[in-house]
Amino acid sequence: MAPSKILKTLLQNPSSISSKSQAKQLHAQIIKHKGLNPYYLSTLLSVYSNLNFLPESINIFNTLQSPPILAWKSIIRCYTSLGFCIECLNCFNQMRVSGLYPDHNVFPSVVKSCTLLKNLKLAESFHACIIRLGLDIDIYTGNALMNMYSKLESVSGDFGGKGGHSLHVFDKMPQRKLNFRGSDNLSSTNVKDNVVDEFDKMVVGFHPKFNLDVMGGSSSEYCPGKGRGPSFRKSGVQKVFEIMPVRDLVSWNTVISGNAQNGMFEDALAMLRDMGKANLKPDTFSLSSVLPMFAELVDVHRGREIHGYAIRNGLDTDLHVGSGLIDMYSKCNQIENAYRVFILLPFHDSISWNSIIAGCVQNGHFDEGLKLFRKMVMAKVKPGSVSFSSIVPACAHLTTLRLGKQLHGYIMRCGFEENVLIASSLVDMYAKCGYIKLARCIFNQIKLHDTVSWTAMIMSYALHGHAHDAICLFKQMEVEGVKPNSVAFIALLTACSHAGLVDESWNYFSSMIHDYGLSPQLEHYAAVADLLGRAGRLNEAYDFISKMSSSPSGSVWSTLLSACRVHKNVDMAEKVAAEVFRVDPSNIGAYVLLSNTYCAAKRWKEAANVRKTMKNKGLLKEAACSWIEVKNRLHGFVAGDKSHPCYERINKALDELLEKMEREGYVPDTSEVFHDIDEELKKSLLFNHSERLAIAFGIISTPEGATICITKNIRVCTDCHTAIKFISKIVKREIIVRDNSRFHHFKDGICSCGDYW
DNA sequence: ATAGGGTTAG
Repeated sequence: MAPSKILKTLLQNPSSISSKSQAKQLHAQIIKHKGLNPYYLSTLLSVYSNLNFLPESINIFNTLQSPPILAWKSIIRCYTSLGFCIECLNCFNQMRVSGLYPDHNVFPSVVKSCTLLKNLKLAESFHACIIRLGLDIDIYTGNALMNMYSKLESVSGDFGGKGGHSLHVFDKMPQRKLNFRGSDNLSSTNVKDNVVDEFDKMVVGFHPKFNLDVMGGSSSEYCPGKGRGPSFRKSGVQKVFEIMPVRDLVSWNTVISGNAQNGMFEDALAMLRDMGKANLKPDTFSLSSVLPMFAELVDVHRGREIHGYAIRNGLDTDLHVGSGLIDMYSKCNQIENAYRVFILLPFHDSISWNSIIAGCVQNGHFDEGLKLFRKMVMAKVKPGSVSFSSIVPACAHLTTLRLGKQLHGYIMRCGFEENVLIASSLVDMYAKCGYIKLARCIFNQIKLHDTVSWTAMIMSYALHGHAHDAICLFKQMEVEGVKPNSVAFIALLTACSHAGLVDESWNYFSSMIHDYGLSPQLEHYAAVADLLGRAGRLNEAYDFISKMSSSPSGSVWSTLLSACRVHKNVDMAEKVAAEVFRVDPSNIGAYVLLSNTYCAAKRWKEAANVRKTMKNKGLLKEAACSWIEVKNRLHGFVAGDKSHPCYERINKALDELLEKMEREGYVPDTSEVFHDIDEELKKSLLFNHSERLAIAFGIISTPEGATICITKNIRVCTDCHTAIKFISKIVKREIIVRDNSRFHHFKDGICSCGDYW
């Protein structure tokens, strides 16, 4: 074929060009054979812009003396699809300046730019313009408009009324003088003003398509006041949908997704069902729009129905549907099914990786989450901000500072430090690993705090017993106008509880209900009951729990049971234990607490009976263990554990410590050792507690600095609490222990939480 | 022109 013929064929079918090099060849051929012919060049421009090659597109555009409409449309589309919204709108203005009228190809891009800019008012003005031009019957434009309303109307919370009526806005548009010159560096407000100006020109009615018939019938529905009953309250989405003469799959999907994202779940489902009536079949878009609803509703039953439909129609291997399914199963606590979906996907993109990683972490499979995170990195899928905010909590739960720090470094290298979600998870991670000061540093670097980041920091202080700091921070949050949610109150009440601030706790509890209209959850009751219990006000605590609006769970009663043990009140303990077993007959912790309370009162027989009941029921307490990180290695211990390679040295160190401690006045408190055995043996049992082994190892293997020991399934006992105070004084260093409820900072013989309680 | 993943919780 002759070059000119090839050129002709290509130009007649521009979409056949799919690569940059092909486009460049075409470019060369055009210049060679056609020179700077604007018709051929704008066709080439449309090729470049469809491939999203912006610099090339702009280059050609700048060579055109008076660009034809095709050139304008192409460049406007390209700007929008690359996210250059202001540039898109400026370009629209300049096109109007040049005297050209927008057609149905231009508005989808322009409307999308408004959507990305979250500028509802501007978009409404465009809608008005679209109606005036009679372009609201165009399916692409209509779909873009519906998408815009579904994303923006819910943000302003304005359905119908003043925001949702394009003609209302349109009629009120100010009459301004035209001013389009120098519009290259417009801020978004200027763009808006100029576009509004632009419409004024159109309203005047020069356009050949300006037609009163189009204005009649269909658009009268938009007029406020003239609205007939319910139509007045319709959302912009619904109104556009009803007016569109032809609706395709995209139109339906847009409305379904809009409904789903705006919490109108039943409407979304009704539309999914009604698609058949319009001879349309749900596709991957429809399914991935509805799956998040079942995740939120924790409705695995209906979620599975969607999965079944996907499988029958071969849509289950689609990445969007797959990620939706993974998330749905994860949120329904079916991580195994989520994982099955994940491995059946033909390949994985960053979102499907993130879905399964977040799923693991949210279901408590922290190691698995970390493993998958590594696999994702090995698979050369770059972790994004979502990956990090999903995986950092795994380090927080595992209290593995080493991994947490590695991730923090990775986060900094990726430039995600500014992300509030990630920063909040880092605050939490450092605090849970014992580094409250580092947590505060991260918190201070956050530019704009939200409820979650405030709460993470408040909870950090609460965890470390710094009640004053926690309360100050809470007040500061209120001053800065960030509204506390119920989690923030859990953090605040926890802080009060750890500092014994009974009255403050009461005040905040009632303030939460009366000033903030939040209804108390089990956790709020638990925090207040815990405080009353620790303060020895056991009867008040009992009444408080009994009068709860929702029925108390086993864990709420358990906090009180634990207080009974501390205050050695057997009668109350029996009463409370009965309540626990009524709602939760296999609550292992409650059996142990009850037995320990009997021991403390030296009622060995009853204690043994409780142990026997546990044994008969097949309930086994998980072994308590402690671990300590030394030179980036974890060392774990269980009570009396001799397997550690340094056991001999540890034991020797403990013996030496005990000697010095007794010289300083330490008297072992053996009341919580449940066996009815020899006192000497009790002492040695006490001294083999896992946290002491860990602490001793930390002391002998590092020359200085804080020794941080983390425990699991332990609440540091009365004797340990006393013992560690002595140890901290003798070795002259800070010792930090985290048990099941909080951090204890020991220094110079003093614990930050005060005496044991 | 339409779709999927994230932070704080005794």
